[in-house]
Amino acid sequence: MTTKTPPLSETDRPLRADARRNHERILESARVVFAQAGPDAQIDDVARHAGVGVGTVYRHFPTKEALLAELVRQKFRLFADRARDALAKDGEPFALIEGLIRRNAATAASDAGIQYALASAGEQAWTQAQAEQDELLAVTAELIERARRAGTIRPDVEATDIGMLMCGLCSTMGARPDFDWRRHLDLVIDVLRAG
Amino acid sequence: MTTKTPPLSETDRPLRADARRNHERILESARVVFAQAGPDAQIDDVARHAGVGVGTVYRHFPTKEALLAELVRQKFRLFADRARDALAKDGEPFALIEGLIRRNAATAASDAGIQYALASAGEQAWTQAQAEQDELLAVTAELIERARRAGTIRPDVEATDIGMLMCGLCSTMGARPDFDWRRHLDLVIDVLRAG
DNA sequence: CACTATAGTGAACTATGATTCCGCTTGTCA
DNA sequence: TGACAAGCGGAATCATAGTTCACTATAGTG
Repeated sequence: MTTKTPPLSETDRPLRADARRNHERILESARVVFAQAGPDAQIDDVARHAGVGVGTVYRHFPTKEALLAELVRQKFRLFADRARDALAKDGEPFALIEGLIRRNAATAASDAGIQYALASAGEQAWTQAQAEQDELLAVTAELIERARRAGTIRPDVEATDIGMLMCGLCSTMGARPDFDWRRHLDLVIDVLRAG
Repeated sequence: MTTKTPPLSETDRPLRADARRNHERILESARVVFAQAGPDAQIDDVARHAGVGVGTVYRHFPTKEALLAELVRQKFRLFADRARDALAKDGEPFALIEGLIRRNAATAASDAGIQYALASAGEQAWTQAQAEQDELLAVTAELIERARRAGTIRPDVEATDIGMLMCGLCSTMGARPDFDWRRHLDLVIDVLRAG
């Protein structure tokens, strides 16, 4: 979760130092608070956790949903970074994909509450991260292509299939903590494997 | 969705005719309204759709969540009924399971909004349907056992695996209508099949 | 037919939590 | 170091629904 947030675009004036610091801090707190409290997390909680006033949160993110959306964007960026790393490495292509997926699932599990919060937030939070999502899909497609040539992945798998399956896995994590997501993950990986 | 609702338990006095009629009508309206509007659906909407006052809805269901929970209970009962039917039929056991799953998925898709509403409602709605869920799991386990003996199902599949996968499928339907749930379903079925 | 227990009605009440706003503080820059 | 734009704080505001309740209507019964 080290991906840098680009400075508040708009007219793109450089943020004051304290503002930049707070921006980061708020995002980090949002991550923690939403992960822990899920949909019940309130902006006030995020503000308190970050040690700033609510007003400050609102200066940086116009709505709660925007804050959530930024969290999603960051996560997609992280996943895309990891996918690019995998693309750079060499090794058995399917194994790379599997490793990637397992790692991402573990990340998602560690803050399942965010997924849960997202579910309540409505789909706009997702669509606001469209670009990052597409980027991830593009990189994933390359990885798939490579595995397909190696013949180690189920030949008809598309990048969106993986997205869909992971989406199912993650929302289940959030909504039903009683389920064993590792088992679910194993099943997902098996369906992707050739043969 | 023809499963009968048992009369309001408590001291179990027989409901007045109009009350019974309204109970049914409210449930039916709730199904329609939640399916359409998802988490945005309000009790007032349900009441209006059913042609009754809000107070009447509250006479029958103490909270919004209780109403949602009853919807879930009904759905599980329906699925369990179907599973029992499948158990009674004879034919290739895995094919029976596949048919069942496909049918249930189609049902779920037809009111994906309910799944979505549920996601926002919190997990209590699920735990309130625990009994019905367990019943479904039990019948499913029998179907699986049969398929396992026939060697046509992936040998290590448990009933909860199917529940988990379907849960993932259904929540994805609700949260991401842009995804192709039929494809998702095909993948799920493939992972269950003996490989 | 009364009579009454049961049920229905919907305006009013509340709780919750997001968002605003304005006076105060603090980086930044000359 | 002073000026001031950028940023901050957090009490107050507002909106949205869920829920209640005092009153009215009506099945069911003798």
